[in-house]
Amino acid sequence: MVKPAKLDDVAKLAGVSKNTASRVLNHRGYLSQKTIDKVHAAMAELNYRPNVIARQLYRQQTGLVGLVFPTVNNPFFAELEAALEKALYIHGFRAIMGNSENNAKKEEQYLQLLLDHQIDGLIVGSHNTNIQGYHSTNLPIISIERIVSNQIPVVASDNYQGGLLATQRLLDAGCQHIIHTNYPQTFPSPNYDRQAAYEDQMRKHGLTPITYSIPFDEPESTKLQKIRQIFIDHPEIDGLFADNDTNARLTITAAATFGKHCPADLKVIGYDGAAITRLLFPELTTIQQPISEMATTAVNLLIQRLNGHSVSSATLPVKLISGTTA
Amino acid sequence: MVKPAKLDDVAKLAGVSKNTASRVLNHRGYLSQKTIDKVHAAMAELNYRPNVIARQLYRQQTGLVGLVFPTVNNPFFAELEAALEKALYIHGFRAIMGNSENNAKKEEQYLQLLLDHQIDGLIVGSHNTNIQGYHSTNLPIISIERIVSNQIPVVASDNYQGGLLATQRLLDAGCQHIIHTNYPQTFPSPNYDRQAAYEDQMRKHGLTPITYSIPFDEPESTKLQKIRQIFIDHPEIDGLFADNDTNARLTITAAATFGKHCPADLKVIGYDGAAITRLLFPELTTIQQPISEMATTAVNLLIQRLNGHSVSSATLPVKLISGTTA
DNA sequence: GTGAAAGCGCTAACAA
DNA sequence: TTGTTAGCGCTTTCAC
Repeated sequence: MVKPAKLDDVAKLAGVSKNTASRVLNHRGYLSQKTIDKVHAAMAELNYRPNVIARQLYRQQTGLVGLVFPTVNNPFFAELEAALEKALYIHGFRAIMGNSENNAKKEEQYLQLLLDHQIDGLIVGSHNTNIQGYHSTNLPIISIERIVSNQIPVVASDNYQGGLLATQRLLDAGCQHIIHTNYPQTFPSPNYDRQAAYEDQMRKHGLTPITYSIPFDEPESTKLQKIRQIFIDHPEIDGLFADNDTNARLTITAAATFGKHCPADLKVIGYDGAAITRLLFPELTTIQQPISEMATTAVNLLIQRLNGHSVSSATLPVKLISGTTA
Repeated sequence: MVKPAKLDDVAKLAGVSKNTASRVLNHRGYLSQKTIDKVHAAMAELNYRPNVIARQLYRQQTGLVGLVFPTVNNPFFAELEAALEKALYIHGFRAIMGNSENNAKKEEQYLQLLLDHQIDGLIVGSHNTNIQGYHSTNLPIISIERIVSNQIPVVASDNYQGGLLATQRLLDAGCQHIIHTNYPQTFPSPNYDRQAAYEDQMRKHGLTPITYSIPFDEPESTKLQKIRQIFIDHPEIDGLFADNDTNARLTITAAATFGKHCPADLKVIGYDGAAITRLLFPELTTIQQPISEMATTAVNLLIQRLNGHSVSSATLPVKLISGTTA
């Protein structure tokens, strides 16, 4: 177990001062070619790598960005976090994971931990509300599909347009009894625009909108049970607009247990359109969010904030993906 | 933009020395209750939070563990990384993402970056070979379903048993022309035991094993094309054992374009059995890896290594999940 | 062009 | 029981 070489070792081996070695390392100030070569040779010989922690302490920045999302184990968030990580990498930042599991306490703890780690910025998309930490810090934060406070810019897809496209698709297919699922509206979220569009569109056609609450963080079995309840309460249902693709999938499964088959008896449209979902369940008609654009936009906004610019929220367009379920 | 309080500020406000404040912070040494209270009061008033970077510099440890995997945007790796992150969190470690995208150069760069960040340990599951960095460091490393070097402990599921179960299932279903997909065997990997079991089992039944190479990191369209070639080369095919669930899915899609329908004309069995996959494609018969146990095992081994113990590799049991595709 | 010295925020010998 | 001091590895101002 050899201790890694430090700058002092390099300097000694090269026969210069620590300062000179540092300047070579950082291409700063006047240096003779001879000195540069000597130092480089010493670095190579000792296999020198700068200690980032020491540098961070001095510079007061870490090159670390925290990613606070419910979980990475979900097609939408996995694709999003992968894209965020990639975009951050390109800009020289590393991503620290913060899976809040939609637990407010865990999210608050996580936030503190990440702040303690002196992260340079934060990208959040967790669904909790009233997390104090976000307000008491002045760290650059960008949120994705979530309203944290009116100080924090939001990157969202065009949820209203998505809700409109989805509802219209079901109406065009001849559905008369369309039901919507969404999570409980206990806090403001861009997501609710999907529901607003659904309701507007239904009323415009003289139909009554009905929305069932399916909390995001429940086990699948509970979700399935709640979805089954829809069929018990409304046997006349002939269309369902789910607020995400997994709920759309569960709906199709639930429907089958009532002898209703998709798309013959029931049309179903989902939301998100992650690549994995489309691969595993290509039949699903869904509204696709521009996941990787959302990621690059969020990272770009964060970088601008880090550079001291003020930035505003961004809305990106969605697309309807035609499968056979609606 | 107020600068956060440092220990010195706390000490001054409490009217003690920096050292005393540090001792209160770390519950170290003898302290009078009065001093403790004074310091705590000052900390509370200043909203003091220790600077982890400074601490890291002194302690020479960061509480950071690097996760080097091909991508988090894949059901198996997403579930694995989420479980790893959770287990690490419980032990007080934070996870830094390193999505290598199965690019050896990127993996090597990532490794260096993570090492520069003075991570305490590394959990790797990327599929590249000959990454120098793993050999030249003496950082504790645990690998998952991958052989890095014989110094590095491997956590794997029982791949041979999985291959056996899968092949036997197809044989039991009456298949006579079973083909296997796997990625090219250009480097040693526990994964190949799946293939070995398939070949052994086929030969035992007097059948000829045939394996097609489907590299892991190609775009879906290329994979689909390669899988279609199987049907062109072997129209007699009546069973396929895929080395992962997405290839199983692609096989079913490809088969349909040849007028072969699963399971009537062709039985298909996959591998991995991630929760997301099962949710989105519940019909798939597959071999399920014990993903979360693999994660906790890997983390436990890493912690033991960090505590200076030597650890050995671990193999965990797999399970056949019955769907309707085989 | 290069070196000496101070300091980033924290911890831990050692002394008092 | 508490304070003084040095040092973790690096960067940078200032002097030469």
